[in-house]
Amino acid sequence: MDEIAKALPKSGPPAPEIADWIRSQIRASRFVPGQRLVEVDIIRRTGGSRSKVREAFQRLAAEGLLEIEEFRGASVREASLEEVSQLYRARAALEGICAADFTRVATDEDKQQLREIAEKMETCVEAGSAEQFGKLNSDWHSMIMRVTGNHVIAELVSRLNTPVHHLLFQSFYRGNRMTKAIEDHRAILDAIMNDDPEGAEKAMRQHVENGLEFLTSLDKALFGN
Amino acid sequence: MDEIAKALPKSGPPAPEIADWIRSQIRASRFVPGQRLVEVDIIRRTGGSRSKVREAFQRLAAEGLLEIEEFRGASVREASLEEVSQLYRARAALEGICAADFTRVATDEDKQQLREIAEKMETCVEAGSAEQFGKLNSDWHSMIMRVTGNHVIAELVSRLNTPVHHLLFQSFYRGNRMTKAIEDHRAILDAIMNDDPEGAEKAMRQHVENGLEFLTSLDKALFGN
DNA sequence: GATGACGAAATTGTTGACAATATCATTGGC
DNA sequence: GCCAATGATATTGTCAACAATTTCGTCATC
Repeated sequence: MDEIAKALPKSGPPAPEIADWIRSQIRASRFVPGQRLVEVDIIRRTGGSRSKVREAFQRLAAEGLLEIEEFRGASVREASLEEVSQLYRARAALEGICAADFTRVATDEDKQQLREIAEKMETCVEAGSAEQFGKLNSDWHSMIMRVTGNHVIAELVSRLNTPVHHLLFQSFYRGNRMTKAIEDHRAILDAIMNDDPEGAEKAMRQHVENGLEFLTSLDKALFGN
Repeated sequence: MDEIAKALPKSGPPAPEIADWIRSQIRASRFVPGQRLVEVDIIRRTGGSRSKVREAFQRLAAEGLLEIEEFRGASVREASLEEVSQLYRARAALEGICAADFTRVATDEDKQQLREIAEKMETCVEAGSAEQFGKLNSDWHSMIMRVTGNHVIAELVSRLNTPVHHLLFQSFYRGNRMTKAIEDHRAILDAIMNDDPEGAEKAMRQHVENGLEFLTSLDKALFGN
């Protein structure tokens, strides 16, 4: 009679899970900048209680994803072009140093794997599948940071990327962003293969700056001047 | 009779203020790593309500300062030496790029002011006032980031520093950390004055790495191997 | 004296109700 | 028709009570 088989009451998802859900909605641009997040809505759609939703809001506000105003609640924060620019500068610094570190510590298998991802991305260009390209691109950058073993930087870069994640796909679809990214990756890989940490860092920084360039022109195309 | 003179009920401090207070307590090492933060305690000492305190906890957890366990509440997270090391690597990247940017955009007055702070720090060494030294050191680093205008990086570095803030004073008091820091600053300043962004970046990175070196030896001295 | 069961106290998790404020629709005046 | 005042609704802020869990002290047993 000890078949307790606990019913697992599981009243609802914990606050971090709710935060994850909201984050994913923002990344999928189902929640767009400026949009207000009404507590009751989130409660209905996640099953969480009010206090949990509010705590999730606080977490996301601390991450800079949401903005909380008194008596007006939470809304998706929109990053100005100026802020995006600063954000990319930070990414350039962080991913740059990771590229250098990768060059120093990566095994031959690591490097080979990195090259394989890059090659897959090239096929995406021909197929024109920006979706898949974006996924692989994310993998590519992630792998470099993962191999260096620096979780702090990986986490920072991930957070820095979230606010602009929804713009990336648009930038991949437009112009020759994908082609240019492929070129950049090849330059970075060349430096890595040549055991040239400083070259890899420089190339990675340039790559990130190029990404900002595209976002800027995208912004101009979308919002005039 | 319109002299309403509203009594300003002000039931209690809002959640962000409570978070600030806790952060300051941690920085002053009145709250030490591992210490549990009991909700009622914080309520008594800040005057905030329970929900506010809990929201503040969530914010600080998102910043990585606190750890929240189910039914065990919040406690001050302690960064492992490994994590501190990664954290310094991130700082080296971010502050390095800021040093380079500063060199490019700073006016002569900016540079002069930076030099003045450095000179004040030298007098602190002779006076042996580590307290003041720490304050000026913080000013010195902050100024570089402020002049570059990159608030994103400034915010990131500030957050990265909080978890180790309490260790800095100990490191300043010990050995020749202050003397070494002075040397580092001089090298950075030289590069800046010579309009050598890359040199400034390199020197700044070295400076940060040296800081980690001291923290590491400090850790060994405190906790054995 | 050490160990483990038991229960009381402390602490956190959860929910709901009420107050304060904002938002929106209606209405009346011009 | 346009605009401002008004009231109803929606939304957020705050708090208190209750439930679940951990923590700690007590005591019996060996």
